[in-house]
Amino acid sequence: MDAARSHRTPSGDVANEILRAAAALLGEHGPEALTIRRIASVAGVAPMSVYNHFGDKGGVVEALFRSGFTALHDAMEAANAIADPFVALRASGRAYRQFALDRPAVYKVMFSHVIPEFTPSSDALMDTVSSFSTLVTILERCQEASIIVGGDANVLAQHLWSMIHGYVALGHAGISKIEAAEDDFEQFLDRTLLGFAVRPTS
Amino acid sequence: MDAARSHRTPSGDVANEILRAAAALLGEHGPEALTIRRIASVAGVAPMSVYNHFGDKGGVVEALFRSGFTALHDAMEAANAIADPFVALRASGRAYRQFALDRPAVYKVMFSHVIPEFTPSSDALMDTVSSFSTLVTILERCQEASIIVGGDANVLAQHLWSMIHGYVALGHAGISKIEAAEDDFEQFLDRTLLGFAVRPTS
DNA sequence: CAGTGTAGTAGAACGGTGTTCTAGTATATG
DNA sequence: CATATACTAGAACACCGTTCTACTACACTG
Repeated sequence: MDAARSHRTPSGDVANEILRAAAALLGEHGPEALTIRRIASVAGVAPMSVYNHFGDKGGVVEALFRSGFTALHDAMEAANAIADPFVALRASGRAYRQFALDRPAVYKVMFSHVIPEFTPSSDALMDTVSSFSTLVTILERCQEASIIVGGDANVLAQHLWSMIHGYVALGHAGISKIEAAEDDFEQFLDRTLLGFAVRPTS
Repeated sequence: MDAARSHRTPSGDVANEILRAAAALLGEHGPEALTIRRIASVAGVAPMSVYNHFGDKGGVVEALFRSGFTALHDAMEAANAIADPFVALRASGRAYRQFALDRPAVYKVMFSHVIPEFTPSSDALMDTVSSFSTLVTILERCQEASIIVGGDANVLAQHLWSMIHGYVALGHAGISKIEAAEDDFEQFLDRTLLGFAVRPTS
């Protein structure tokens, strides 16, 4: 057997190995590390396999983008599963931020365009809707419980999302001007909810 | 005279021509357009001149970054010059957003890390402080006028900045889930200020 | 004004990138 | 078992950031 061809990844594993390698590279070394050759090398496959499975580099990035939104949706759904609407609302804010803290690199791919040549497909953009819908649902639950009075839940969700995203994003950009207190995010959350004229149940 | 060397930019103009070209390319074609050869071509200079004047590509990007913060600071100072503190506060929010709308590409370089290989120097990061300080000043004026009661002006500024940035950034990312109403930003501003327990003077 | 130093220019080269293509070979499938 | 499919290696190309060399046009000084 030719030693130069001693390794060959089983067909069923190739795509997953590529994605696993890409996610690891992105998380550990940032977006610049996402080169075809490096992904292939870490995945232990031939560079051409990336094209065979994902079409081009953008296909890999899109898969990461979409998996990020899937995970974010799951986190929001877990918050929504909490019985008390107010607690669910706060939990959604925390879950959102926690996601961004746990996976900053993916978060930036999802929201901050850190891979400038990547443009999500319309299919991928559909994926972004699900986490948003969950937030709308949570806000509707708060409205039904009279925790929040009035307003279009979609508008409320967009505003709330903006606020939390802003907090997270500035933190990521290293443009915090002050040393954040231990409970700064909770204070921030208090302030945002105050802006929704929220009346807590507890 | 050798026709191939018929053009030579006067020494005093080279850096400015490079910066002008870079800003135009960034604004019109996005961060991927910022290549040394393309900048040089648009500027009408030799690629080596970019290195002579800016050290490397990052030097060009840093100059754009810093000029962005200078302009943002100017916009915030104009808002701060308004006599009524509450009006000044609202105006600062509008000015911030208007800046981002007018110059989205520069804004993204400043806040969204859209050029992944670029890391601002510590000098450049000092530039980011001035606009923030102006916002702190505006909030302190509101406190002095009892429009806002209590709280550390620095923390308030960080939170407010986060909120407005979030609104702007999600808009840039094209992740708005809803059709924004004509006055959506004003409503958003109302909501953020409500979160600061703001009592308007007018 | 002439001479010298400086800076702008053109071009080449190198390692790296994304992508496309070709040909060989090991699995996967029927 | 035979054939089709998919994985692999390698080459090539245009483009990128960067570095280097040599030439030439200004800019400055005496």
